[in-house]
Amino acid sequence: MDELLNKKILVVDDEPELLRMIEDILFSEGFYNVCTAPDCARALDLARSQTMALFVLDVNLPDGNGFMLYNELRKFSRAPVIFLTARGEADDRIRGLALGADDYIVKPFLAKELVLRIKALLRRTYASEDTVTELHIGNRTVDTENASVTGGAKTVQLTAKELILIKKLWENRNRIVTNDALCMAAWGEDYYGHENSLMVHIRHLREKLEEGPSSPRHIITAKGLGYKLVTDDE
Amino acid sequence: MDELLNKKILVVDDEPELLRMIEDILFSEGFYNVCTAPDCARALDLARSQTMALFVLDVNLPDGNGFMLYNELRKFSRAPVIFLTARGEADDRIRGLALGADDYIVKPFLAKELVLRIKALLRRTYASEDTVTELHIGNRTVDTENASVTGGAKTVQLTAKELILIKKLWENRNRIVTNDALCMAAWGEDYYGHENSLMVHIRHLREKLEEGPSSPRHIITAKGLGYKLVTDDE
DNA sequence: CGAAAAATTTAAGGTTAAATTAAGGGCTGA
DNA sequence: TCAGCCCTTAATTTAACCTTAAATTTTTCG
Repeated sequence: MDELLNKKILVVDDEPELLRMIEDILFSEGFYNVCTAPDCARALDLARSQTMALFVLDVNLPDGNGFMLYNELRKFSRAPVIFLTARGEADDRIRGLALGADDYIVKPFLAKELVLRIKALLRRTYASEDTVTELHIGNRTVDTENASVTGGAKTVQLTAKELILIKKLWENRNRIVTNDALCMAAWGEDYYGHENSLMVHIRHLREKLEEGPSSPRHIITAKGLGYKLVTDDE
Repeated sequence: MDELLNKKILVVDDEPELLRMIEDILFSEGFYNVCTAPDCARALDLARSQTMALFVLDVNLPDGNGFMLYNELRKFSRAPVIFLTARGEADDRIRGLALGADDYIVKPFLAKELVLRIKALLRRTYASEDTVTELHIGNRTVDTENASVTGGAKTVQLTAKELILIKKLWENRNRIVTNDALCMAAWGEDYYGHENSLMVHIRHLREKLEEGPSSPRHIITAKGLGYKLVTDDE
């Protein structure tokens, strides 16, 4: 639930007042990462520069329409879309959405209603992500339920700390995770003095996950920044 | 939320009482980095010497007007502006703002109202700034979450210092960033002696971002001033 | 045009963050 | 109580990154 609030939402509408209203409502609901754009061009710019989790698109836009924008967005993003449409405007393209991963809402709508739809759609789209128990990393598989690693010569067990760290890395796979964030995950707020310990655990993880622990291909260090988990699936 | 309070705000007005009042209110709201100036000249001085996050400009000023000042500020800052305007004074230039990134408020106004506008504008402007992950520069793309540059023959990694610098340049893209500002970003207040080092890092960035590092098309030097990042998007 | 200033460029050296290894202490379960 | 495992600590080594410096080129300005 909490996770959902941190998702990035992009709202595209040509009416500034509506835009601001939606933004304020979402903010008051706890969505702090809301971006807005008044037209297709700026929407695409924003969406390309940061990964959005959900789009809210007005069907009518000054430099095109919601469907054109939708098609452009789909070229690089799978995030679900909620269309804002005027009454009577609902054509087949819109009705077709009911079956898919997207949704629509007819203007004028109650603020509460939009929030509900957004929450529902986010949950539907991202709920299953949290419950993943098998982490595939290269040719190894980590089972988070019983803390085992298979795929190597022998199946090995992960310790408690190692499990926490690999989970944290997995949540942010293909992104650099700062040492601070890793320490925080393992020891809580007050982790001063455990930085060295972290390195040892990383070493152990490498011994259990990598072919060559000293020339890692999956747990990559970014000196001065942190570590990055590269999963290798394409 | 908290970070917004630490942003630097510059308030420009020729009435000392109003200036004091605004400063007090903002202080009591938790904005501890508020600067004030009574005229355009001093406003420009202040704004040039430290990076402001938001400007509050009276339309009427002794040595010019808010719009002239606005145009001058825009030469080196992309921070949003709130204009203070007298009733009936609201002309088209002001109304045009409703669509853009800026805002205005009609005098006399309630203190609470100004604070709300400031908070909303800061949120709108910086909520998305911090979360930008992909910087598109020419045909290369910098992913700030993994410190990588794609688009060249091979994907290359950026180092910690290089990442800080390219981010700082990006924040001020298409504007000159002074050497001082870049040094400040990379080494903090006390950067004396690192100017040469800065140049070497710039060189490395050029090697990673430019087709021809010795004839740069994106990281342009402004001799005697600093560097400018030209992004090439139209 | 010529000198001075500023910026570029290269490579080597130093510094510091991370890797590595091993040992000790504490908790847990038999 | 004791054995075994896990976590931490610490000392040493390694290597990536940052800085420095010196030579060279470019720009500015008298």
